[in-house]
Amino acid sequence: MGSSTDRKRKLDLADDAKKQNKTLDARQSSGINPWTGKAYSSRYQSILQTRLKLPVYKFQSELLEAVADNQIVVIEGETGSGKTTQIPQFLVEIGYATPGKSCVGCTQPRRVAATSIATRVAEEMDVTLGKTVGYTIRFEDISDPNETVLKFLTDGMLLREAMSDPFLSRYSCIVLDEAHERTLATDVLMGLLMEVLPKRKKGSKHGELKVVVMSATLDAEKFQAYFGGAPLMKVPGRTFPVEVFYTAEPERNYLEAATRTAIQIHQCEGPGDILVFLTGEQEIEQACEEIRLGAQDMGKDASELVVYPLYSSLPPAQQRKIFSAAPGPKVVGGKPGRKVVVSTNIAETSLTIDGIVYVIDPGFSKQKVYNPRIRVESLLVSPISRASARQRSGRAGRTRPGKCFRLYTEQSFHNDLQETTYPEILRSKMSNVVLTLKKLGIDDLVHFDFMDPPAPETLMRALEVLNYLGALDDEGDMTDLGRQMAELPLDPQLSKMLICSPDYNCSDEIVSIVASMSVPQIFLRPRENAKAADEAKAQFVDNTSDHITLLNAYATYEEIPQAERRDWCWNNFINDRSISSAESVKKQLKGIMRRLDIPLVTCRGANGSFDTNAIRMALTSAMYMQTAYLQSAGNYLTVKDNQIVYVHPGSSIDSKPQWVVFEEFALTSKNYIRTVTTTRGEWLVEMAPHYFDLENFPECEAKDELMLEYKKLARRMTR
DNA sequence: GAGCACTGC
Repeated sequence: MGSSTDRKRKLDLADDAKKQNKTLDARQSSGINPWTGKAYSSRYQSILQTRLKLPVYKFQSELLEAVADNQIVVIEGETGSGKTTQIPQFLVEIGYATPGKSCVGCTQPRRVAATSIATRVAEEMDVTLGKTVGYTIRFEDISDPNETVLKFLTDGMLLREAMSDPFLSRYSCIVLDEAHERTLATDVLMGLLMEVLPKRKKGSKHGELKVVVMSATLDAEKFQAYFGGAPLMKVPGRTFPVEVFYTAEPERNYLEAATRTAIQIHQCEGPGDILVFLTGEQEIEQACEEIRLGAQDMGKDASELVVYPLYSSLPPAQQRKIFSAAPGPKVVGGKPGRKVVVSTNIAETSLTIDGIVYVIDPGFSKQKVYNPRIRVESLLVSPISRASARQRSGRAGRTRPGKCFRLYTEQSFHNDLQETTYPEILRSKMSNVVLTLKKLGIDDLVHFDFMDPPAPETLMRALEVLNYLGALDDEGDMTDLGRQMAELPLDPQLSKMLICSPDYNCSDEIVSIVASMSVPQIFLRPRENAKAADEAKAQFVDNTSDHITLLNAYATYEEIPQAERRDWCWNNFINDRSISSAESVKKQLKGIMRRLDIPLVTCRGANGSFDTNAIRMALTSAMYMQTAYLQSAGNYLTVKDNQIVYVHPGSSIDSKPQWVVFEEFALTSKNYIRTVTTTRGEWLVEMAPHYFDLENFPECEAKDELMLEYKKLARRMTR
């Protein structure tokens, strides 16, 4: 086959695309909805008029031709272009999907986006949600394998589907939306697509797979290069101009500068709401307080200023307040009031607040960092990237022209900030990603085509951990245990813990613990009610284990009648959103356990109490890689990495046990270990004799104890 | 004796 033939075929396809495009218009004007066979509703016609005005419509034929000609197309679409709702529809309307056979999938990084976009698109297409158009997110599959032609799903969900369908055979076309966010799942999916696309060419077993990668920022060119020079199309957006101001000198205290700027805007600028970006809950509450005080100082004549905090752990009712309208003038004909929202990064991507005209950007956010040497992920306040700064300022121009005040110098913006934020894959542990890739059949991790390859040390660490856990054998091949672990939507350590828990007769308890650990903090401790919160928690405390403390709270919750749960949570300082999502997670995990034949057994005695030794053994069996031992100075030292750590003051553990295993490492004022369980030298030696080598152990009481245990173990084994 | 940005399966 000569290349001229190929080119001819491509041109034919492009012609087809054009022809079909015309029939599409004809079909729409015929007034019959091809998906339902019914006449279009008047609502459809009126929405269509709005849709046709979206900037992306001008690019419809160009886009469809590019997709017809290429397996991968990259689209750089600004906010307000309509790309997310319209492009998947274009693909479906031109015939890329056939009910019951193939569909177009569109990924989103967040669940709310997947569900709300699906709802909107179903409305635009005048079809029933869950039939022609559907969505799939964890815990919820609103799609129909026989009818759905357009499915919105979270990127993590598509990755999970790939585990049982490595060629993504049910899709004829995949749209990766918000690719610039570079979530862990998006990055893994892109690498996977690089492997799958050559096997899904035209005429292949599962038919041709088309991919459309959509990015909102300048790094679309990076995507283009990564995908072997795929065509890049730019779709303009529809937003209002935002004037950007910098400070003349660097600000020493960004918190103080931010509150001062907010007050100044209220005093001097025209009407419009203010959005302030800060890094965390504590900072935000403090800033809110100071802005309120500042507004009071302005006297009675000033117009009203209402201040709302916004961060994810805020109860939903309080989160919703940010959408309430700004207060009106105090007197008839007076100056209107103003709303200030002080927010974490949540307002940068996840939540959009209309009516924001002023943005205050101090230039920082909390970011996850991973240190492979000590195998610890932690949060660090760090400077944001230029891309992030642009995204933040864009929040001021959604409804009319706005202003953005950057609390750093223009020179700093250009010289000190990175162009883009490091993708998550460079800031995370890789153990779960590696397990997923192995499950997907990718054995050669070194040559796997990551857009940004993680550090070799990070991958080595992941392989090492998976080998210790028994998920990979010494050759790096997946074991049966590893295959089971990959089925569970958990960190490998937690998967291993769950799978092995029947050996300790406590899988019912471990599944509750694991579920409670995979949701946000269950115990609340508001600063103004700290004492009452501690007292409430005390009724659940097991002073040998934070994990068991969590279990006690969860198990009590399960027994509270549905109708009383909300009050019970409130009275006991329990985060009800968290604990009820723990219940959903537990339900999902139990379903998978059933499928994998992992028996559900309880260690609960007739009197209702748990066999806490059994639970602590099960915890130790999977967490021994995070062990610390007591030193005479009163601190703990981690095994292998020799990090000096302290048990977090919020821990249930009240004495100083010789040996502990811990869940996380928080680098704050000190190196704290959080969620800690007391363990025993004899368990460690028995469960992980390969891990605790005495050769490299510093002289300490703990070593003497280990020596003794080794001798006992040796005696048992020779007997 | 102190503090957990945000997602996702």
